[in-house]
Amino acid sequence: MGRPSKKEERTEEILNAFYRCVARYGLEGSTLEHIAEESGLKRSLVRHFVGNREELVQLLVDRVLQQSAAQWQAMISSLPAEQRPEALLDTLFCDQYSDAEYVLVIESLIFSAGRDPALQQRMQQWLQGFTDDIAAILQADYPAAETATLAAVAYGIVSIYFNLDSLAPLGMNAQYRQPARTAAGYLLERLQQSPATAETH
Amino acid sequence: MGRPSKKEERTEEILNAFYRCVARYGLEGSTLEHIAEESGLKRSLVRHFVGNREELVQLLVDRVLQQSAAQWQAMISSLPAEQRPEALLDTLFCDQYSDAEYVLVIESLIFSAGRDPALQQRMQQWLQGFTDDIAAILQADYPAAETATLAAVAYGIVSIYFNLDSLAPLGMNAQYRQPARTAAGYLLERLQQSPATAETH
DNA sequence: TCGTTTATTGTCAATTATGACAATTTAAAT
DNA sequence: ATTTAAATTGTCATAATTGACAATAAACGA
Repeated sequence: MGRPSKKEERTEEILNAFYRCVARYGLEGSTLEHIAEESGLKRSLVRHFVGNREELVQLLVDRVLQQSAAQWQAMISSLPAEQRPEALLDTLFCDQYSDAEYVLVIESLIFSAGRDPALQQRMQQWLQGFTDDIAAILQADYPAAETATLAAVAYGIVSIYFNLDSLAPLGMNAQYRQPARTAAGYLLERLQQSPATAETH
Repeated sequence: MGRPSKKEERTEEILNAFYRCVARYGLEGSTLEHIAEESGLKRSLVRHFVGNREELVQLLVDRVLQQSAAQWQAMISSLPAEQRPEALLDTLFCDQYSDAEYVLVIESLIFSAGRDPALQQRMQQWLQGFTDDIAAILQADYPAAETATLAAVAYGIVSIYFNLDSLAPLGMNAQYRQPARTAAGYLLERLQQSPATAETH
């Protein structure tokens, strides 16, 4: 009955094009014209398959956050049973675990979140997940550490990692990966001190 | 000779309006219409006094970076003679040293720098200045520390500080100021270890 | 072949942002 | 009062973006 629908495959192409456009032009700067050109489709077709701009953004955000969470969980799962905190840092700060396009897209989403309450809340939860997961990994290996200490170290690691990304627009990632890894390692060392030895600051 | 020029005063008003617009709409999103409305002037007047959009952006960036550097230098200078690293952290992570509007403007500039090579280079230098200054302050108090260690700690402190800002669009600054300060303190503690005691990682 | 469903193309109107410039008004000096 | 330089207002043309929809072409089943 009737011509077969290409909705799913076209939607896939459109979202992939949108993704690349966001990395290049930012979320706001990615016009339907850009997306159409990038996907090789007419603008009318983009509208036909995914609807208006709002729905398009919704779809992309869903996709990016879901894929990001999946990758993160996969990475967590692939960590060895021993020395998990160290392995985590090695993975986070290795060259391979860094996709320039992905970083730019995330940055665009965070930036736009400042003017979009709904997106803001989603990104908050997304980010909080990382901190929580890292804190959990730390606690497993350093059960004696105080909660505040664990939270601070986890936050510090996330900060150092995300800062490397958040400055991606400045193109300074590569040169700072090494000091970033070292600094994160220093935070980890702090957990090896017994709670009694905690600083008197 | 003719009517007295209001160029300086008007330019001031326009740049202040532009600044507020950037905090609210981002750099790209701040149209001449927005700026005109925010400043209470006609759009034609904005063009009349500061020229086209490109020149306007140029002026704003100059202004923001120059003011930022001046504030930073003033802060550095006001640090006590003793315990400068600790005093630095206390200042960086205290509530008062955080201007939401300023943070958003800087974020906008960094974001836009990804699509503007000239701006990118300026922001790179601007950022590098912070790391260098902090490293110098650390070295003065920890002359025995190795260069790589100093660089890593300085980078870590800058990361934690900037990350607090870079996530400003997510509105999570306040709740993370405390762990940020604690994590930065941990990095500082690392410098108190003698070079010989360095970790075996 | 015919009818149905969908893809695909094309076009029009409304909005917004920008650049350019003419026309007018205002405030000072002479 | 006249001249002069600048502010101020207003208008027009152009480009970009988007929404809406008509019209055509293609693929499938009966």
